[in-house]
Amino acid sequence: MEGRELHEAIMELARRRGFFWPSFEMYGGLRGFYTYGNLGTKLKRNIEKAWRRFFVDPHGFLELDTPVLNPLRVFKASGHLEHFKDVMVECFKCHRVFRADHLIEEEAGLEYVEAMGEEAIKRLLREKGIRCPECGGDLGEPQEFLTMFQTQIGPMGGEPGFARPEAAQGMFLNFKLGFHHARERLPFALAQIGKVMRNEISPRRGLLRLREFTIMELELFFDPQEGQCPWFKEVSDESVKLITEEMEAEGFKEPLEVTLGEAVERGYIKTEWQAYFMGVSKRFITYLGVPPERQRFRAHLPEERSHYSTQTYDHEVYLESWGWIEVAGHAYRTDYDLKAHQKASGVDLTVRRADGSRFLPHVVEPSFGLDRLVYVALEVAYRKRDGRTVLALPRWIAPIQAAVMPLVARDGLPERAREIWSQLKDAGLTVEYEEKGSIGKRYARQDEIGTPIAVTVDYQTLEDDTVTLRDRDSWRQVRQEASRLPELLRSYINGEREFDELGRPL
RNA sequence: GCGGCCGUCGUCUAGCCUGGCUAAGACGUCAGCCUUCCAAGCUGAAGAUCCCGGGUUCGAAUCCCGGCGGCCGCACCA
Repeated sequence: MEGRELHEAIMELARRRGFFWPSFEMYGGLRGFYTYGNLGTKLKRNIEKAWRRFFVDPHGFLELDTPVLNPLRVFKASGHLEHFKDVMVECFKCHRVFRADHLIEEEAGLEYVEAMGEEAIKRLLREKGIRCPECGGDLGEPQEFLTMFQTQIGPMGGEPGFARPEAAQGMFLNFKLGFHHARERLPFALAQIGKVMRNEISPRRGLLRLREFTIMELELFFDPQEGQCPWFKEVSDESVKLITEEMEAEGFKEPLEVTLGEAVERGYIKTEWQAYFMGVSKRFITYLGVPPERQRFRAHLPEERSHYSTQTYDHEVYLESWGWIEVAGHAYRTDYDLKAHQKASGVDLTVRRADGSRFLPHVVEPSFGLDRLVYVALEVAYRKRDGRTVLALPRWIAPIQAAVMPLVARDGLPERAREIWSQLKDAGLTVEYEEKGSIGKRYARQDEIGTPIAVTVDYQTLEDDTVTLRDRDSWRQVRQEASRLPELLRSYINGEREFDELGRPL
């Protein structure tokens, strides 16, 4: 299965089995919002856990949870108010809508018009006498379109508030205290998993483009004079597929294959820190089930980059359904944000060096779209076998870790199976009990939601208290004593053991 | 926002062109029976404002208009 068909099959499965579905359906629906069901919530949580395991915990970084709603002052200072806004013009005649800055660039041969600001755009539009490029018609008054959601904080039209379009500002606003909590030593990082909102013009493709979504972001603060990353040697031999800014500019489609060490040496990646996180990023995405050959890093051209970034690499994954899609952005934000907030607030955010000099730390940011990762994990795991669907999710992210079932629902088998179910739950595993229908049907149901292990209680169990364990991917079975399951299954789910090590083959 | 396609139980579909019994089937769900390892079978049940609103008509899932929503393309995606 490929292309759109695959996407539809996954969306259907997601809805039918309770991973996710469009929100507000009972009121007619609204594009760009999705609701996660039981399995989706668990999958999402497991991906979050994996992210912490790769990005936060090994380095002792600090986590934050900051407000979604921010006052105007924050986004004025951060530059978002200026840059998350596009000036649009509509043609009177054919009613096509264009971005004014792009129109000026094309028609007047200018560059980086967006950066000139709103007034200049409006003026240029008049001065250059620009008309509709499609039909030659007159253009209407330029309209601003702000991609941030706006509201009022407090009663009676209090203070304008905006929903954050990224979690990063929370880390910058709390840099000072965060730095203190990190014992005032660089480098350190603040990380956050949280909801963000963007009023996208045209949300599409299910979870891939939402108006409200969850982002997993990390801001690494370091002294630009000491740009070395202490962990870099762990990934410097890791090879990555790179489309550098130069290659992008010249239209090369085939990525360069280099090690991260070489990429830094040759200047493709500006800092060791960024290269380090790209290496971790590759390992993290691989851990979610995406093979390395389906991953690449693509540099943004200057006009594609956000206002705060001096170098950005998108981490992209190849999907059968949609081609290359972005799952993470790796941005070198320099001291842009701290400088902006220091200037606007008057609060000194500089840090002292051993020699007494003061400076603003530089920032490298890996930023993941969690919802996209949920979809990617599902699509990459989607298999067909003998006409059945198997979700071959890596077992460490599977929403249900094991299913316990009696071979048949009688003769005391359900009772024993329920006991085992309880023991596994008590051991901290996410386990389902199922006795409905035939055993084959139950295996098929569990395959479809990606449950890696099925535990079956049969007549032999009543004699010697052993059960069969069945592997989702190979459908092979082994036999093991019920009392050893909590320990064995836990290590299996963690990846410390392989299926063959779980018992005697049958 | 423009253009093309589309919208029927939880899911997938039939019915629509050519208006007419109580909107049909399969899967799934529930109850019961059966069942000793890969979506078996039997009996019964529940489940649909046919996306919404308006119009035409004796009569609309079906025809017409408007809206909402979805998918794709264009544009946009920091």
